[in-house]
Amino acid sequence: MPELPEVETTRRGVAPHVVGQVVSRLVVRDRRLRWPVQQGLEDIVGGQAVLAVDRRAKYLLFRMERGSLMLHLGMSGSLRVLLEPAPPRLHDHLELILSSGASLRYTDPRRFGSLHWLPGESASHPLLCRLGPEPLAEQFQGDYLHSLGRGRRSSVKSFIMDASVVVGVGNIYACEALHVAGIHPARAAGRIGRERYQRLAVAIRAVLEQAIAAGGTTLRDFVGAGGQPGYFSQALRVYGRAGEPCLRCAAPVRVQRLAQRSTYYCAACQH
DNA sequence: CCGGACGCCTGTCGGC
DNA sequence: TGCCGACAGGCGTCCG
Repeated sequence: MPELPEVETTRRGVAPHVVGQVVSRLVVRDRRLRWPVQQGLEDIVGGQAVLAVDRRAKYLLFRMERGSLMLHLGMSGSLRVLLEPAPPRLHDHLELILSSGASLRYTDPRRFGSLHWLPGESASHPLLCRLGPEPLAEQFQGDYLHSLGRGRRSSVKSFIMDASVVVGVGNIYACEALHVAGIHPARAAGRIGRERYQRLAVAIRAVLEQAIAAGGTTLRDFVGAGGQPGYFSQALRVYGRAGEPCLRCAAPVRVQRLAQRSTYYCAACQH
């Protein structure tokens, strides 16, 4: 489910409730996530204070005194703040109980999410060390995409969804950014000029920032830390709009499978 | 090295 | 109404 804006929305919603708190208890109700949750993690985490909540790519990083908890929301995960205890429901797999009495509850029907413990300063976890730049960082520019894309024959859509190229861009925002930039999603990454990559980089950043401002996109089950849906669904230009008129030129939005993912675009104004 | 296909899971929806 | 296949916001792994 969540792409970068949904993870960032979650981070912002959760941080005020956890930073400065001590974890009185971690409850693991189901260890069977994407990777089994490490045995004994409860003992490691219990008693430690949370110093900060960061985000790297689509991972949430709870910085603690002796290391970091790294949480991924997978395809269907969400993390909510509970201000007082409430009985767990189906698919409520994790709970971080805080000294304030509040808790963070992780719900994930498909269990594609994950929870890891990174001891100490270990910033070089195998899942983190090959990641590309953050799309909202200064150094993410069209020139970077242009030089990295040189010679690549894969579609530009797969290219920008590749986390070793740039992180955080999933299926929705790849479609949206390509529409804003006027680039056809199936065009080979190596056959796009510097100017158009500049436009694409700007479009990626703009779309992600707008989505963050709207609290993310809710299609089915995404909710922010307070349980609220994301309102960027209202602002989607092409995603999920097959057959409806393109907002720029009124031609019908098309959908095609590209690398196993539904890809929405306007054949009239994306080239 | 690169790119595409697969599989992990559960829930939902559309068609028959 | 019930069943069945397709599909869903991610991503590591495997194979050609």
